[in-house]
Amino acid sequence: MGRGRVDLKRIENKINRQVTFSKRRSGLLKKAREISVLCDADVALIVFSTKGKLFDYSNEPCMKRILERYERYSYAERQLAGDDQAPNENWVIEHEKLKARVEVLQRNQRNFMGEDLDSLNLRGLQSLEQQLDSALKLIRSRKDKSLREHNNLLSKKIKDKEKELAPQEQDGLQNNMDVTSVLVTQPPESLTIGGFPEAKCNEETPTSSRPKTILPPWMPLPTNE
Amino acid sequence: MGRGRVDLKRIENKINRQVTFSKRRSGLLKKAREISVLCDADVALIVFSTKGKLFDYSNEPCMKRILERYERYSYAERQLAGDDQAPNENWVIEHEKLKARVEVLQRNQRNFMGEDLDSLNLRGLQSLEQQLDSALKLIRSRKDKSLREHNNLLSKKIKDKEKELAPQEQDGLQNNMDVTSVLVTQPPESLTIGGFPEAKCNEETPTSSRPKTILPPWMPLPTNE
DNA sequence: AGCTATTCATAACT
DNA sequence: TAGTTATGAATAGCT
Repeated sequence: MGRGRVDLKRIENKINRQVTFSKRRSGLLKKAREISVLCDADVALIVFSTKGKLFDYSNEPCMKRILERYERYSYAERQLAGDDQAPNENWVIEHEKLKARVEVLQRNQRNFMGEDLDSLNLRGLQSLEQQLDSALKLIRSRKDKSLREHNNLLSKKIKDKEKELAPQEQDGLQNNMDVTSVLVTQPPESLTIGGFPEAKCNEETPTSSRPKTILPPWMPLPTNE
Repeated sequence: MGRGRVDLKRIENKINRQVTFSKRRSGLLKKAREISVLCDADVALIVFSTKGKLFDYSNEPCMKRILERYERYSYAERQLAGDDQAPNENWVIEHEKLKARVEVLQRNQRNFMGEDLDSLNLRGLQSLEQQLDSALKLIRSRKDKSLREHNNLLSKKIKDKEKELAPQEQDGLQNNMDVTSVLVTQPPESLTIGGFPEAKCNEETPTSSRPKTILPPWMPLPTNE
């Protein structure tokens, strides 16, 4: 890349080395981030500069977890290599991997719900905060979209009704329009949707990809208001 | 790269994800190798595929060394949980249960990170939003507390230094005061405002403080309590 | 696994 | 340290 090729050997010029380090480091971190997101992989990257400065990345809120997982994995591998076990015993490793994964995921989930924060250091907290913050933005915009769609659906129904009833009366129409406008003006940030016609919503969710799965367990629905 | 743009989001197609993972993994490992050689840096890279397969690189003869070095930089000690368990025959069942658990947890985690929202209906979105919102509040207040504690610690140390140095000079003091004020003025929310995919620089924050200084900024726990 | 068409990363330069 | 640009690399979509 850049102008001219580079042979794979230590850059002797100190300044150049520093500049290259800085650029390549950010590129490397970016790619680590990308593969973790694109391919749903868990990544831990640690880089020490010549001077001993530390840079790192991990997609989990806490680097420690990936390192632990790594330890467990190597441990399991060592077990296998040492014992030279039957092919069937691959299950042992498989099982260890899964258990490690579950542990990590469970802890993450607790953290995502704001629990068990003692297990995180300051950097972990910051990283977690950032992740939740951006997730929240995505979720809110999605919710907003969902509300809009639902609203459009309602409007459509109202128009249909209007056509049906036009020759006769218009009261029902006006009533429904009120409900609709409430939905429209619902700001995406609002936390509580008071007076929202929930039952109806569930039955009529517009783009519903719904009831195939049970409600995830992390969803302790706020007690019915 | 390649034909067409890619948005930074989990590749849903399983085959594509696998292929991309394989390609990008080798690219990532290559770049890790390159930076370590070109710039004389110590690098450790750990990647777990979705399926739990491990890939890693480190330029030191032993990954463990770098991880230990990282640990030294990091605040906590990791305990190697010795888990010897008797071989069981229920393993197949156990294994299936685990796999199911992992699947659920993974889906939840993706949702918590704002991904895969199509699988949620309006109610789910609202609930998730509330969940994250309250979690975020908890996390921020915890982070705030952590910062405060760390800051207090620093202030204390500075006062000690001040007593030590007062009769002689004040240079060191001034220096440390700078560091402190940075921490003090760090608003708890300032770190997280920004787009999602870019997630600019938080994860590459250099842990700039070298051994001579008191505590690295990301190290909330005083090692010497 | 290979093969391009493209987009990306970055070495040199400012 | 940061921005610009010419080039070589990486890789997405196909086969």
